[in-house]
Amino acid sequence: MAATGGAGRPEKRQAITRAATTVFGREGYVRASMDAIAAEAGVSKRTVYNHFADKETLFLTVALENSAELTGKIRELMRTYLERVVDLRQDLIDFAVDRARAVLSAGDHGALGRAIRAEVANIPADVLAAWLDAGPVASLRDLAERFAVLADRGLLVVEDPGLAAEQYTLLTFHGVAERSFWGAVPVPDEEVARIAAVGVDAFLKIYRAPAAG
Amino acid sequence: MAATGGAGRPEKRQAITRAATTVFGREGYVRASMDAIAAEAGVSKRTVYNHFADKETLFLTVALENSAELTGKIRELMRTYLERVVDLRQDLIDFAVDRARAVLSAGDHGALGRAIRAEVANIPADVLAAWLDAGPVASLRDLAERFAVLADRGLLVVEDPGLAAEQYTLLTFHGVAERSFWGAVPVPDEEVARIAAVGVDAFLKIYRAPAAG
DNA sequence: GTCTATACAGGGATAGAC
DNA sequence: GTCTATCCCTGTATAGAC
Repeated sequence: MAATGGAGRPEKRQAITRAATTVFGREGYVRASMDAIAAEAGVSKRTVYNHFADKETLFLTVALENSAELTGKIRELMRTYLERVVDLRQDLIDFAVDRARAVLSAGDHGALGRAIRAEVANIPADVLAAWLDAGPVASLRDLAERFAVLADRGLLVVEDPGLAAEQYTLLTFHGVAERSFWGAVPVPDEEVARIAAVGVDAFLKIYRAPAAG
Repeated sequence: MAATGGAGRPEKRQAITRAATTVFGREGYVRASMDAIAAEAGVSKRTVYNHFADKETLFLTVALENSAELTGKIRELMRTYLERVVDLRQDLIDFAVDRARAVLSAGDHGALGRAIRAEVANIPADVLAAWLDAGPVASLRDLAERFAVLADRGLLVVEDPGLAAEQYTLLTFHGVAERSFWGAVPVPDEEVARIAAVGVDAFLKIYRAPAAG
């Protein structure tokens, strides 16, 4: 259960976590084998077990690291698109498109999220809570803060920023996530852009300030 | 691949499909064993293989049957709540709550949908398309028809009924689905009701006819 | 003739020993 | 870094029972 701390060379550890991300993302937890991960990392299987107690520990470790990394990437996208807003609608659309790409791009971070969702019944509750808190919930909090600022500037009318963040995410992101099965099936770029646009239009019907019409 | 047609007694076949629904839903495709399914059905493993060529055939068969059954159940809910609408907001909320319960109730139909989503990378494209068409997409079509009728009655202003159906589903259902990981983690009834209410309120801000205010 | 019960062959996995 | 003990699963085969 507990991560096997700092044994071994750090560069080997990183090679293993990178490989585990790839293999778990591609195969899912059950299908992935420790042999395949060792081979992908270019290390001996013994080295893998030297760094991580067992398969479950390795999976949960990379899941958490991955979740935090993806949250950081999305935070950067928010800084890019929602810090200095000039064209509200267009910036909200651009953010939605880039976020969908970041989360759902094949072979990347999203694949591991798919594996987590598939294994959720077999994950200890506290680990699942930690994953949520480092990932989706953290992004929701970040987005709520952005919306609160936009409301202060008079661009949006927002009573509950957390709710607005959730509904923005539902309208602009979850349709794509569902259609692509969280990145397992590719969705054309134009379709992502279309969904983002109609999603933002719906969102603005709920939350746009009348003055900013 | 092709379902092994009508060999054997029909009541045995039904026991097997019921057991397969339970076990696949609880364990997922990879973890579920044919032994466990045979035991759950109270039949010999040989009998399972007498009705279904292999594990994959059994899984895809019950997935499709299940999908169609759930679509029918949701269609009934629509008839109950969206046929004779008197209080639009309340009827939309009640439908959302009952649909969430029907799809996400633990141990029921939702579990198999979770298994499908987990295995989507290993499912043939045509079978996946058939599953979508008998399940989520069919419900979306049904709901779009209902919204078109409500628009004709002047209760909603809907340009694109399909889009309205999708956004209603996102706002009132996908938040619960995501939070419960498609039924794997229980969500309290009050939370489902709260999400349905705020989702419907947002939906009505987009689509409610001004006259019906 | 279909079902039950059981056993078994073949492959692959984990986890750890050498 | 290889090698192996042990276990589990799929799918088949071999018995007899209703």
